[in-house]
Amino acid sequence: MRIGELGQATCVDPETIRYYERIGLLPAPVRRTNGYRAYGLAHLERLAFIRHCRALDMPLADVQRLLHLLDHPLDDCLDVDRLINTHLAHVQGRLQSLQALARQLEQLRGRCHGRHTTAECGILHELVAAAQGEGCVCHDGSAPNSPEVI
Amino acid sequence: MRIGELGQATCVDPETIRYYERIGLLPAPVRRTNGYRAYGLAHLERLAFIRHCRALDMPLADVQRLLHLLDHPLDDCLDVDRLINTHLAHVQGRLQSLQALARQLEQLRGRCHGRHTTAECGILHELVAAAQGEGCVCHDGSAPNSPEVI
DNA sequence: TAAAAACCTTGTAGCCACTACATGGTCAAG
DNA sequence: CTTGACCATGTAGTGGCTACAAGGTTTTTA
Repeated sequence: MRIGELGQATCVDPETIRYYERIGLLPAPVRRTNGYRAYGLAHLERLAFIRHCRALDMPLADVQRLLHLLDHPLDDCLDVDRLINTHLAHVQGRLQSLQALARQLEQLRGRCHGRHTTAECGILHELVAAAQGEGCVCHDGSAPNSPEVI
Repeated sequence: MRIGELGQATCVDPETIRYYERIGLLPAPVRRTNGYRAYGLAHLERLAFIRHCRALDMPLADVQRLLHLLDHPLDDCLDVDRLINTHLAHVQGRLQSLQALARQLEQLRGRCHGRHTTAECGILHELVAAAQGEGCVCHDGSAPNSPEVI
């Protein structure tokens, strides 16, 4: 398989495949005499695994660790469990911030009714007011830095 | 106000403040004789506005547009409405993918029971199987590229 | 047969929103 | 008078790609 064919089979841009090779995620394949990369089934499966993990929104570093564990079948699998749990906690946290975010944005929307100048715009007024009224979290003792929405 | 004081008052790292100035989001303040930046109340309010928008997860380009509209009170405020709506749609889309994601991860978790080798790990098996069984979306006609979780 | 197109190669730079570091100047307290 | 906290600038790194540029190869078309 050439890189383009592998890309088609997995829906991955060839540039991304080369990128995965560059950062050591996908092993470098053998080359044809003309220098083209020649992939086999093992590469296809590995790439599919990577993309599935990415579809689960895992960072490439985590994928790297899972691949390593796959390559060493005798290792302890406790790490897999931990990794998935950590990732799930991360996703759930992000979910919560996003929900709060959507609520705030919904409140904001509809404050601006039709055509008028920005000077009278309810949304802008609300944003400015909220920014001013906002106490800095790091000042009332809790967190050292503002809890950023990620 | 020096940059550190402004940073404390708004919970923003001084390096981030300099960054905002560099990309033209925060106007360059006057300088003291020693070269230190000297900020006033207007800067503080503008920075608070920026951070509030960022807390709503808006990209800086959107914040830039809102600031421009704030600076031009006679402009049409329809843009504000559109911007917020677009952003809300974006957030809601992301929320949906994240929810699907969390469900998948929850299914995955618990497939690995206790201590054994990775060769017998249910999670890893599941991941590999899912990756193999996964038809490529771009092959059954719908989207040109796989719908990425963002 | 020639030209055009589609593929491949490498390397580099850009995206976003910061963050970290290196190197050096300035200022207040002990 | 030294120590430490602050400030200045500029550069490089983060993640996960994406987009070139400049060239070589292969396939298709006229």
